[in-house]
Amino acid sequence: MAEEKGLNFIEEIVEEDLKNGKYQQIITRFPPEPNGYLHIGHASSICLNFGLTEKYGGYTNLRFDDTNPVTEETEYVESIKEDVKWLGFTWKNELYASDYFDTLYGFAVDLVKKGLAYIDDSSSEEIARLKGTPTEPGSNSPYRNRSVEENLDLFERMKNGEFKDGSKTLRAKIDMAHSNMLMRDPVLYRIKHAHHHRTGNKWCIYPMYDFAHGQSDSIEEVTHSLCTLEFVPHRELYNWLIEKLEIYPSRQYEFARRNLTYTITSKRKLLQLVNEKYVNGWDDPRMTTISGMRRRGFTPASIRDFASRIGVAKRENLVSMSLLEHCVREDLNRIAIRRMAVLDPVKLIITNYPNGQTEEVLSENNPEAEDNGGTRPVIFSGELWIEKEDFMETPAKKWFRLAPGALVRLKSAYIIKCEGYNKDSNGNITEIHCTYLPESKSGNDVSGIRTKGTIHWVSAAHAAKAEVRLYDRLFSVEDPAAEEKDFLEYVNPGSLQVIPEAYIEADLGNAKPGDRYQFIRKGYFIADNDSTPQHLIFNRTVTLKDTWAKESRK
RNA sequence: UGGCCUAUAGUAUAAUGGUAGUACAACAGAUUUUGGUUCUGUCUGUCUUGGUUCGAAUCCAGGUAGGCCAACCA
Repeated sequence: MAEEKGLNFIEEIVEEDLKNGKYQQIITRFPPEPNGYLHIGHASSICLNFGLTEKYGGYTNLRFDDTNPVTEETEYVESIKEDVKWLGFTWKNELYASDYFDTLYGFAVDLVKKGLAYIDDSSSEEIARLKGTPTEPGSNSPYRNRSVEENLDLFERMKNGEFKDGSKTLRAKIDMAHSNMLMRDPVLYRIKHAHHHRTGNKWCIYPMYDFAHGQSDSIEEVTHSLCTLEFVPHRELYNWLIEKLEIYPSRQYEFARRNLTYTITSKRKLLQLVNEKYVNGWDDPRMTTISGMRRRGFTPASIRDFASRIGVAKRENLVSMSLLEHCVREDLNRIAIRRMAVLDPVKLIITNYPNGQTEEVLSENNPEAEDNGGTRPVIFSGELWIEKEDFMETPAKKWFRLAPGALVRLKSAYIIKCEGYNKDSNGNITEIHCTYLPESKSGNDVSGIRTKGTIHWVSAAHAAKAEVRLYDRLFSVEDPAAEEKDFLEYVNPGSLQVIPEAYIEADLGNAKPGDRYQFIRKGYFIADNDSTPQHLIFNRTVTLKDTWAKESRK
C-alpha cells in the first residue's frame, strides 16, 4: 500500500466542495497584473491554480488584472503568457479585467442606485485623514449623504471626463468605524486620464482592485479564488460586494506566499535590480524570475516538482534554495548529456605517448539516461588540458587526484602517473608531466590497477573554446529583505564569474541555444540564448554536489 | 495599543481525538572510470501554561512569538 500523501488545506476544501455537490467542476484563475515579470513565487501560484484543475477536473483562466493603466504594459503580458506556457500549463481563456470595464461600470451604477455607494469630492489626503487608524474609528465624509440622483449624475460625468484626476472618487458606503480598515468606505473608482494598454483612451475612470478582482472572478464563475495571505482582510469586502451586487458567489481562499533563501520575490525590488543594472535584464540568469531561471537552465519539470514539494500552507516560510537545486539536479541528471570541459586549464604532457599520435576513446553520453545514452568518440592525444584544481603539489589528506608520483584515471582513457611539473617565477604550475599505462585503456584495462580518482580532460590540439558563465546566488544573505540595510547592500559581488575561454570537447561546437549538458565533475550547463557557433556561451545552471569541497573544508 | 492570520526537526510539509511521518539539509558508511548518481544507516521536532478526554500536535481558554491591515497599488 502506497501511503497517501496528505492533502493541503486547499485540496481539502475542494474535495469537500466536490463531495457534497457544491460544484460539479472547479474553476480557478491565475490573475497577474501585467506590470512586471513573473518570478518563482508566481510559479508556485501557477502550479497551484492549474494543478488543482488538472487534478480535480475543471479549468483555469489566465486573467490579467489590468486596472491600473499607469504601470501596465503589453510587454509584460507577452512575457507572462510565455512563462505560463513554458511551465507547461494551458489556460482555458485568456481574459482581461479590462474586458469587463463596461460590466463593472454597470455594477457601480447598481450600487449607487441601491444607496450603497457615493461620490466623494475629498482629496486623497482628506480621505486618509478621515479613515482613522487601526485603533481609532474613522469619520464620515461630508459628501457621504448625497442623493442617489446626484451620485448617479456625478458618476456619469466622472466617466465622461468632466473632472480632473484625483478630484472625485466613487466609494462604497459601509461603515467608517468598522474594525476592518478596508470596510471604511473603500474607494471603488478613481479618475485617471491615462492611456490603457488595451482600452486606449476609452476610459478615464478605472476600478480599484477590490472592485475588479472579485467581480471578475464572479463573471467567470470562478469557484475557488486563490490569493496570498495579505488579501485576508479583503475577503470581507470581496464577500460584501458580491452579496450587495447579487452576483455569482466566488469564494476567496488565502495561502502563504513562498519565500526562497538568497533571493527576493518583490516585483518592485526585481525592477530595481534591472533598472539600476545590478543584473542584465529581467532574464538575467541570476534572477529568480521565470525567464531568468529558464535562461539559467532550469527545467519546467524541476520547477513544478519544487512547487509540489514545498506544498502550500498558511504560515510564514523561507524555503531553502538547496531544495530547488536538488530538484533541478535530479531532473538534469536524467536528461543532460555528459561532456568534458576544462574551465581553468593547465597543460598536461604525456611524455611516453608517441609524439603527434592521436586516438579515439569512447565515453558515455549519460549513464543515468533511461536508454543508457550510448557513447561518443573523443579524441585523445599526448597533450591535454586538465583542471588546475585537479593537481596538488603537496596533496591534502584523502586527496584522490593528481599529485607528484600519484596515479589517476583520465576519464574514459588511460591511467597516468605524475612524474613532474614546471612552475613559473610566481610559483604557478605551468605544465604537468606524466607517463601513461598503455595497458590501462578504458574498456581494455589489463593493468590490474585501480585508481581512487578519475579526472576529466580535453585534447589541447582538438579542443573547441567557449565562454562559460558561472552563476552563484544573487544575494549573500539568506533573507535580504529582512536585513537591516537596504537589500541592494547584500548583492553578492561574485554572483557572476565569466570565463572567456574555456576548453571544451570539439563536439560541443554544435551546441544550440537551450541545449543542456553536464560538464563532467563541473555541473550542469545550458547553451545561452546568445550562443553562436562562432562564439559559444554556456551558463552554469547548478554545480554538482561536491563532497570533496565539504571534506576539504574540514 | 483595535481587528485579523499563523505557530510540528536546521528548512518545508503530513498526521483531521488513537504508534509524530516524508522530503531537503547535516552526519556516518557501501557502491562507483564523474569525490556525480545509487543504496544503507544516524541525528534533530509538536511555542508555553492550564483545561476537556481513557487518550490531545489535533478540541477549549490564557499567555508568548511572528505576520498582515491606516495607496485614488495589486
